[in-house]
Amino acid sequence: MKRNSKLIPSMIKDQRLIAERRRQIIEGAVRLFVKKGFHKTTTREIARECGLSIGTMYEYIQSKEDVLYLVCEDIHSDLEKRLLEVVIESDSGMESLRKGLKQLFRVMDEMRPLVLLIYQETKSLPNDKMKYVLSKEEEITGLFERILHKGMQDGTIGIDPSSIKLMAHNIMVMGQMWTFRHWSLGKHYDVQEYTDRQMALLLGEFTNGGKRDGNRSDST
Amino acid sequence: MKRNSKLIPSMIKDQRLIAERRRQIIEGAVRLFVKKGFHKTTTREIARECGLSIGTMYEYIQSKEDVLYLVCEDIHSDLEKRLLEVVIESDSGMESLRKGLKQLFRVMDEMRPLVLLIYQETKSLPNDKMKYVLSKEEEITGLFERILHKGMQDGTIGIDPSSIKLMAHNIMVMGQMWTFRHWSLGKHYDVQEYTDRQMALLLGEFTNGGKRDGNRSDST
Amino acid sequence: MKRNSKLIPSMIKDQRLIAERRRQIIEGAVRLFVKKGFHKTTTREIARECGLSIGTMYEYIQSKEDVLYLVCEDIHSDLEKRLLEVVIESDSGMESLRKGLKQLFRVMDEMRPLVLLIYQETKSLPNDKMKYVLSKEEEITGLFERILHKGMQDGTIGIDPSSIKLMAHNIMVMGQMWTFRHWSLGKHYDVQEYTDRQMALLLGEFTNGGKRDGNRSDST
Amino acid sequence: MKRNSKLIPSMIKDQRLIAERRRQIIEGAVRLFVKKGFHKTTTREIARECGLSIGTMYEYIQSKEDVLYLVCEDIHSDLEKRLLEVVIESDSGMESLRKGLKQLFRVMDEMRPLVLLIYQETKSLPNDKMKYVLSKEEEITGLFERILHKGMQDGTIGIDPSSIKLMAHNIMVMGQMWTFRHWSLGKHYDVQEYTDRQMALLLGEFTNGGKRDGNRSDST
DNA sequence: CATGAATGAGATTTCATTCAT
DNA sequence: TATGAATGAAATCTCATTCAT
Repeated sequence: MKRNSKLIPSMIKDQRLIAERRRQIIEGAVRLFVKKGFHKTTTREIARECGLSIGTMYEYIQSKEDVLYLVCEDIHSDLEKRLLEVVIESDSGMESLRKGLKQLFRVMDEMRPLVLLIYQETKSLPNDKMKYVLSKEEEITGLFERILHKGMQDGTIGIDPSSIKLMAHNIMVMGQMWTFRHWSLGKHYDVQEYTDRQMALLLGEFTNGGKRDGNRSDST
Repeated sequence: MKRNSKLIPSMIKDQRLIAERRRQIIEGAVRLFVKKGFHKTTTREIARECGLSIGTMYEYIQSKEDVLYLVCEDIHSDLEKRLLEVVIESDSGMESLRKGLKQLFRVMDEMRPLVLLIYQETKSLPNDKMKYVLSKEEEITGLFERILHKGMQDGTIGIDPSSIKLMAHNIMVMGQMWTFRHWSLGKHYDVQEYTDRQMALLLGEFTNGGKRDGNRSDST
Repeated sequence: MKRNSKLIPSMIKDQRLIAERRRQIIEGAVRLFVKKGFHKTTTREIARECGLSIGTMYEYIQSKEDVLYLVCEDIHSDLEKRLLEVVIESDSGMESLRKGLKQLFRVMDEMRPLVLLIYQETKSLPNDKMKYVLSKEEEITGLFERILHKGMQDGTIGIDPSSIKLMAHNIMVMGQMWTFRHWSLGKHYDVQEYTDRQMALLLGEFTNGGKRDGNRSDST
Repeated sequence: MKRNSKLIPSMIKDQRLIAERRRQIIEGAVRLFVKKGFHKTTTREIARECGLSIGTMYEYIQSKEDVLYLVCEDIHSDLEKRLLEVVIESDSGMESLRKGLKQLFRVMDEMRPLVLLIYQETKSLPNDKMKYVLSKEEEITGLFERILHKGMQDGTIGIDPSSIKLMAHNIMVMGQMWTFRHWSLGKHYDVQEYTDRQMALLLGEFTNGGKRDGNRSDST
């Protein structure tokens, strides 16, 4: 789980200390990144905010971009952990989906500024780090893929197998859009309404069919 | 239409010249922003790319952020124009929606890098400019709101009035996600498939009801 | 001759200005490098010393190492120019050698701190630049090779062809050692004595033979 | 012999330990200095290379420059020791010179990177340490002075007493130039050739006279 | 109107050295 | 004695913006 200790080298030997200090760094940096964005935050500000000297901070990272990576990685991990919490093996596909969606919207709301952050700043990562973060994103999407697949197999969710990937993405995006469109959505809906409506839309789709051909659009 | 000539002051009197030079600036800047992002592009590079001296460029803008604003504004305008093209007064709501969606996905695909750009860099605008750009975004969303509303009234689209705003957002986001999730979606679907499936999903919703209460989720 | 304008790119277009400012930079930097050495001189000090702002200075160079390169290149050019001054086509080999040596020792003495500088700091250049400077050094050595060769052919200098290269190096080193061993030599000899004695040594060698085998050492 | 234990204070009492640890330090540092130069080597790297912690290393030195001093001092000592090995009291001056020169060129070749190192980095020493190192250098030069003097007295070497100092320097420099001009000399001569030719040059001078006036150059 | 040289505040990063454990 | 985490001064370099020509 703490594979990142390998991905970002440190001058420090004590692994426990690395974890502790990096936590400080993440927490300080998140506050600033949320407030001012990655580019407008200076390394000195980060150091001050997390209570380390600039020199000490650089013992635990190699570059400012590393801080962004740590932050993104941490938020993604948290997200994933909280989604996994509600998925129970013994549930049917539909039950899992229902719980997963509810949790998704709840988490997205609770972590709104954080999710918005990774949403906006992932692109500022250096290429290799960005790939890793995107793969994490895909992994979380994969969670919903598996739920949909289970539902398809146990007959509780009506969906064409070739649509599973897309629907998983749709679900994730519906979760995220609460963060990145909140400037507008927030004026008209609260979380509860937003959750109810989006769940109705998605679950409706899955109970009405999903394999129906009659409605297929001719978008030629 | 060229309201921006007011928003961004220029040292130059000749309005025609302003329009011409700003077009140059936009075109040069877009190429660079798409390739390297806003922050990693320098004003010098922009000037070189658009064939102006740095001094001349600054006669037509006031800051680097102005360039970003011009670019965002231009892309949004283009987007809006192309969407408006297919909306005909005499069409029914459903017909408009169908055409609008098709066009939305087509345009999003054709302008993929550009839409991705505004998507990622709007947040780098200074507050007042960002508000203006977001209002433009809302305006475009409003287009779909009007279509849905028309369909609701002429009975061709089944939707609860309180869901119109949300569904319009959903539509816009489904369009945009083709750009910002293309790194993953592009591996599994081409535009055609993507368009077909997303239209089926949306149109299905609108033909099946939208006012249905039985399916309402209890996300308490 | 000003090929270096290509080797070190500048942000400035006006070639005359580049030459002028780089001269300022060279002159300021030389003073500081001679006094404190390359590593202990900061870029800000160089800028101040040559009367430019740090920003302006960096318009004419790309890195601190570029300054060192400019300095080395300039000193070498000067050295070469002053040696070439005294070499006249119509002179015999021996006459050229005599004049060349006298000039070599005079120049080495006059440029003592500068020659010491390139002597000590060339190794701090990045690899490609260092190669260029060393090739310049070889070029100057080549001047003495040509003189020796001419003397060999016109019979005024007795030397084995296979020794020409080595003797040219010996000559150059005897010139340079006046700079890098001056801390000791200077306590016992003045330039005049130094010149006389070293010339006697070298010219003696060339008049006594150079092809002699009887004295060959058996260093096995 | 271990006079340096006085020049460089240590926190440690046990003299044997000091000697042992400093040997480690010297050996590690030499490898790095030869490869990367003094300035580009960090104290941390030195500590790692010699198997000490940075803290421990600093118990045996006071500054990074101390390490350079230890290294220079060690190389000079080695050099001197190996030259002294071949000088036998009972030999004539000329015999000593011959053996001394042969050994000089052999040692310079074998210790080439090390000699080059002291050659290039001595100037980076703080003033007092540099003086000490230079005095060591002068001491070694003195060895050849003594040999020349002996030869002059026993009639085996023809040399003017006022030239002895200079010739000793010439000898040393001819030895060193094999290291600092090897980038060029090495392309044309191997050690054997180099040794033979330089010895012929020097010994020729000493057998032909050295007191001759006829060849004296008029470098006025 | 056009040009591009000049500016300097400010950003990131390094690294010799110390000192509590 | 040994360790290695902590420190922060200082170094290099960038780049948006201005303004004299």
